[in-house]
Amino acid sequence: MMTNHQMHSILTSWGAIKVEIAPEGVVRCRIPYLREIPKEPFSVVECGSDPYSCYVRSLFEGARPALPPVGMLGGTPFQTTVWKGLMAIPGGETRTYRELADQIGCARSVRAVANACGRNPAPLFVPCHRVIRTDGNPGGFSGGLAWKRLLLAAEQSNR
DNA sequence: TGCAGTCTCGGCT
DNA sequence: AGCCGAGACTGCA
Repeated sequence: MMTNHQMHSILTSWGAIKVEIAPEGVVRCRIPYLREIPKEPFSVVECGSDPYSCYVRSLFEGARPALPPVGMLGGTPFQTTVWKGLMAIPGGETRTYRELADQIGCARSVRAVANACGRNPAPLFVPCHRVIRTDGNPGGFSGGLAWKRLLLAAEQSNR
């Protein structure tokens, strides 16, 4: 089947972030997995000027850009519910896995909610990095914790 | 630390 | 269709 999807790539000192765009919006975002925090300080090396690339760059700058259009992400009904909940978290704010579970009406499903966060196909756009554990620890991130810490630090810095 | 409670998902039978 | 194990979790002992 023909994919009229468009690929955008944001080059950073930590690796290339790839964004896949369908006609309705972003459907996938790939972030290189980092086992630990790179010695190299993070920086954006090359970034397009389309709305999606700009959004990503802004995130790392600690800004709170409006979410660009998000397309069909697939997933089970439960996952869809969780991902919608994620997209409702404003930039610069965080929620605990529990708060997120409460908010979407699944108070007892905290563990399941966390799993759904981890399966989100478009991290950064579906801001799963804003969800942390109740005890203050960051929890997990599909691309490795280095990214989550970086993003949270950036968003915290500009308050 | 450890562990039970809780719920979803994917793989197997 | 049913069973089972494994989670980006929590709260309590």
